[in-house]
Amino acid sequence: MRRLADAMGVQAGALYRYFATKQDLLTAMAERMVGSVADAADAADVVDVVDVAGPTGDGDWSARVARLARALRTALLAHRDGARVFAGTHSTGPNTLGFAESLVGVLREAGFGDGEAARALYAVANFTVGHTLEEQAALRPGDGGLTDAGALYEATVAGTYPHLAATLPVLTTTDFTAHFEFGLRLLLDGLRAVRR
Amino acid sequence: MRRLADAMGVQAGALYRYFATKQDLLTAMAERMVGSVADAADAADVVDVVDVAGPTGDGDWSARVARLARALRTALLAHRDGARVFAGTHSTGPNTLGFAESLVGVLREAGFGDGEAARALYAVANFTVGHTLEEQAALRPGDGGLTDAGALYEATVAGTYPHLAATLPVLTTTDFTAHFEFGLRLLLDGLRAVRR
DNA sequence: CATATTTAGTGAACAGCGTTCACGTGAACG
DNA sequence: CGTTCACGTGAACGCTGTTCACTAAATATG
Repeated sequence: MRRLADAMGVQAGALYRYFATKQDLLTAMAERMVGSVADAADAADVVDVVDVAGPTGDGDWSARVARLARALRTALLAHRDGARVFAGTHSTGPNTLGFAESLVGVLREAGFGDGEAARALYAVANFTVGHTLEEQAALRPGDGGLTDAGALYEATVAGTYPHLAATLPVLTTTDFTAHFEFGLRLLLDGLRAVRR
Repeated sequence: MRRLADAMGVQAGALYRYFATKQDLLTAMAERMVGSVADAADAADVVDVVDVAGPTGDGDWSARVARLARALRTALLAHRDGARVFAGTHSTGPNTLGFAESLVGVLREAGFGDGEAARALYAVANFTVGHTLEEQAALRPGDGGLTDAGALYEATVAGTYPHLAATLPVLTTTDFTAHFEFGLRLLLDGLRAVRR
């Protein structure tokens, strides 16, 4: 709080005229972070990512859900500790609600039931936030960046973990986008199976 | 730290003979929390939960993965702020690694490739932690318990969110187990599709 | 125009936090 | 017997979020 106040050329106590508590400030920050995420349902991807939906024919609802999830991750990644801030708050502002409305809307209009759509929202959001939390924690400086992979390596060779040893190259990859896309694909393929 | 020291009939500074930092203490707590989670791959569920795998024939690998995920969630739920503690640390102890080894092992032995198994581990773990984080945040006292649902309701009727309004009963359900099982099912169904 | 009132901010303080450190104390050991 | 060492004390350090009496400028009011 004092740091922020300094940056604004003001004293810490003055901030409390605008936010009753630090939590409220963080909630407002979270709400602002996801500002334009809801618009990602339509609007083609900047890069036309590999079509996670597989052979089309699902009315491309899965591509729209994928875009929403990617936009959320991107928004969180764009700010230091974005995922931690977002996960630690419960905004009910128009941006957060707009994102939810968007995702649920896409699914309902694709023929999913209300329960399925609502639960799919939670599944996608929780996975995305959980993933990005890990991603930003792994990339945090001070830990070293490769300290994490190094510690995992040492621990793996110390104990007897044959399967981890075999998959260690993949586990220590820094290509988090690939991990994210894999999980997202699982969820979307699972959703496809639900509708069948 | 002082509170813990008091509970041990000791002064705060004494704790630093055992843990160099509070983070280290939390990491040890996280490691301890997931103590017996790895054993959940085998060992039938206490209650034989609905077979999330659908018609069997996958060599029941999906049931084993489901058990691991459920055991992780249960372990986190068993402690106050369990998910937050677990998410904020990066243990490389035998319990955490044992869980990973178990899950990756089940998948590799079921015929999945190394990359798929590793990424599936991340997907399942991140979803589970993300979900439980939300679940424990929603159940935290002080917020009221129904304050969350209440705020969501008010915000929904205030703005214009037709899809959220329609799914509001499901969104505000306190049956988090159902939400968790739905997401888990999506992931497992998605994994089934990968192998095909 | 003069007066009342709201707004914006100050600066000092409070209680609590994680952490450090010089210093005792009693048991174990050669 | 003297040394070492594990264990713990108690006071302090710097930092945190938050409060509060008070001031000064801006705005509204008769």
